[in-house]
Amino acid sequence: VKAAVPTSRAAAADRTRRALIEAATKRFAAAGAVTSFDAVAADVGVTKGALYHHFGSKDGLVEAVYVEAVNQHARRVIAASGAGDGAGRMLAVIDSSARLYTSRTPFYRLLIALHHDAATTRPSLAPIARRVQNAQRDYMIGLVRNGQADGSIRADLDAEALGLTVNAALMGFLVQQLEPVAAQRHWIAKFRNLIQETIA
Amino acid sequence: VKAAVPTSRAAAADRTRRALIEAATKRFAAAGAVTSFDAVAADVGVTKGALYHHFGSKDGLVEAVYVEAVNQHARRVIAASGAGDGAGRMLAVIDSSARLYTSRTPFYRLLIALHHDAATTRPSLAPIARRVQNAQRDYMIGLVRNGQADGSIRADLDAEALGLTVNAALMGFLVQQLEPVAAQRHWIAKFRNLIQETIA
Amino acid sequence: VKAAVPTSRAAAADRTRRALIEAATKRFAAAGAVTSFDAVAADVGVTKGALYHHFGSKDGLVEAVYVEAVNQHARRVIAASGAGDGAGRMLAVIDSSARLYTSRTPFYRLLIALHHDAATTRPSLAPIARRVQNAQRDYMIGLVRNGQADGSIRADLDAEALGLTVNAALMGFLVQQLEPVAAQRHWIAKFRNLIQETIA
Amino acid sequence: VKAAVPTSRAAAADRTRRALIEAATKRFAAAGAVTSFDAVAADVGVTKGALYHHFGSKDGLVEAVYVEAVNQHARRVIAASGAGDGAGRMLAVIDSSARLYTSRTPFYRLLIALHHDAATTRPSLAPIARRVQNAQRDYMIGLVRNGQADGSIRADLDAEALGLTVNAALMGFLVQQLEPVAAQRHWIAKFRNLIQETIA
DNA sequence: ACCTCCGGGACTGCCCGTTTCT
DNA sequence: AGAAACGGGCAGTCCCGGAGGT
Repeated sequence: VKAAVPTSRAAAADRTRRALIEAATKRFAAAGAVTSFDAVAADVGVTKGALYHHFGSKDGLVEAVYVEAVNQHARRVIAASGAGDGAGRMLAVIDSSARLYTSRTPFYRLLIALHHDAATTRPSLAPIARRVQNAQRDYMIGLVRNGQADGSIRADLDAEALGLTVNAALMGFLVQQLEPVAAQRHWIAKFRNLIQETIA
Repeated sequence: VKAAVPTSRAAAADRTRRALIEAATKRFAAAGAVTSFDAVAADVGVTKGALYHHFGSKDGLVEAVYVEAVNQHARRVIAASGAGDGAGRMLAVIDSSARLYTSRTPFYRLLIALHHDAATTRPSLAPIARRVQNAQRDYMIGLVRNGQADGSIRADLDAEALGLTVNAALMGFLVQQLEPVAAQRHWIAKFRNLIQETIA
Repeated sequence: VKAAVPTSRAAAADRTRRALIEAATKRFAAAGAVTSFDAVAADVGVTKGALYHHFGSKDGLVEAVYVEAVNQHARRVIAASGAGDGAGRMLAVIDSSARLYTSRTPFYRLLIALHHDAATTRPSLAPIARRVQNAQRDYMIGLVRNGQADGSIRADLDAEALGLTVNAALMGFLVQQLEPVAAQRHWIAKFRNLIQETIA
Repeated sequence: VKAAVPTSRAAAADRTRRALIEAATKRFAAAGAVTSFDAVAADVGVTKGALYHHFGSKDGLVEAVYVEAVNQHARRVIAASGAGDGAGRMLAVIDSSARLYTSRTPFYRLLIALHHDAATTRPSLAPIARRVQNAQRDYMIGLVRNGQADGSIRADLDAEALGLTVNAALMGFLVQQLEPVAAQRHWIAKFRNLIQETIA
């Protein structure tokens, strides 16, 4: 009964906050976290006051951006590997990574930048970076174990070794963003085939 | 015949130049290329004028640092994989990478930073970054081909696929610098075993 | 008749107002009127809006703080010099000033800051500052006149000259807050003796 | 023989530095040390870079300004009280202070601001403030001692007490800058007479 | 009526990469 | 190669308003 107007003002603030993160994400992806505070605000059409109000400091904004980015990436990976046997799900992760990385959406530079920033200029990001690294690795190893349980992956392989190798290789391909899309795609396809043969 | 005293004049300048690159390398490795010009100069005991004199601009210094860094890394890799059959040389690369990456020498952050900077704030680095990526990949593929030629690597494997996979995985491990040294070392060892079994 | 419960409504607001002045007094005494608006509000546990609601602007708050401070100081001085002959009351003012100034209560910095601010950044304070200066001087001169009337102060002294000299010297000691307490106390004691001999 | 041209390079820098201090002195005297960095630079016709180059930080500039101000004031006082017997020199200090304080040159607000800032927002000034306080007091006490030695000041007075009282009273008059010039001058004249009678 | 939330502008100090003169 | 100065930019912070809860 009292549901029509909840749009009030708290929701507007949330829209602002969301828009700021989105704008900052684009800027960061394109130019790294050296992007200026006001540029982000200007993109959304507000002033620095809003940014400062919502995130407290530049570090706060950077953190929010990275947290949102890794969450979004995690959702995509999980969605892409939701169904099928273990082998199929692992290959699906590789395939979707190939598509996403080669889409040249600047978004994916963020995933590298996070680790780099955490190690150099913004130590406060270290916990976030470590958490996402561990989550990705464990997820991949889990897929291998599932595959061995359902028989789609050879049982004599070392699950941990295979999982972290696939994970590391994907990160390596992610770093090699400067090559033409075709080349990058070609490599990941080759990699995929090698893995497919290895686990069969 | 061309030996006497002329060493003084221009050689002092060369020592300064070398010292500047070294100091800049340390700074960049620790904090990324956002390091200030004067900080580098102060480390060496000269003023900004000297930097400007030798490198023309900040970009010039950054380029010089990265070129020197990739050359140095290349020399190390080649030295570590100089002798033996193809399989042995490839495994030697993996082993030496494990040692170097886990030495926590900040130097190795440079190798990641190069690709990141080239893709974002310093497009002038792109040719350098691309060149080193290609060189590393080709070197690894070459080792695989050698191994297949001398019989130390199974001939039915796709040489290109194996080479670029190993190369990508190593880059992926390089990115994961935030984990404890022991963990990182453990992973690379697992990876090494997996490769060793695969190529046998 | 006017007692029951209405205490709640408006009295809470008055408590807030009082608490804000008190908090602002502490902050101003410690760091001058450059103290931030929110810091004061945060000390009390409210937000800037409350300050704006009660005082209209920063100037309003500053004025309220200074008015309260000078009133409080006046009450103390009058209380300390309430009884006795003229000479005794004047010496009592000196003694109580010695105690208060050397208590290192930051409160007493406010009395200097008022004159400084009034002369520089906040002209609106000038009437307040002038009023308190005149009141202090006149009070001291009045004490001398009383002393001459009751025979405790030599009648041949120029009452105005003596009063304003004592007053000025006390302000001078107030300014010299940086010295160790012992030194400051020693000086005022010497000053007191000199006055005592002079008026006898 | 080689002395004609040294005006060129380094002297221009010194002129700039001097001009910056002068401009800052005016601004500080008028509005306290909250004056903006660029405003000072703009007054001289240079940019903030020059200020930063010469003083390193705002604190550096503030310090330089105060040091220069107290030195200048000391020179004036010493010059005004250079000749005559002890009593004459002390009265000359009072007279010259009367002239200077009532000249309404904003310069003299600096002398109060120094002590205030040192006690609140700029602790780094404390040593300077303490030093100048001690120097003034000791100078005045020294004049009294000289006067007693040459017979121009009654020998039975406590030299220390008289010196620090006169010194404190002068500071007190300095604080009371808000009153009309005529009143301030009248007070100091009364004070001067009282002292003159006391020491005779 | 009292107060909170959200945001607006406007500065300020600091710093940085560069150029010019010597 | 150093000393001096330039000019642009950035993060942080501050004092205020106005819309809206309670």
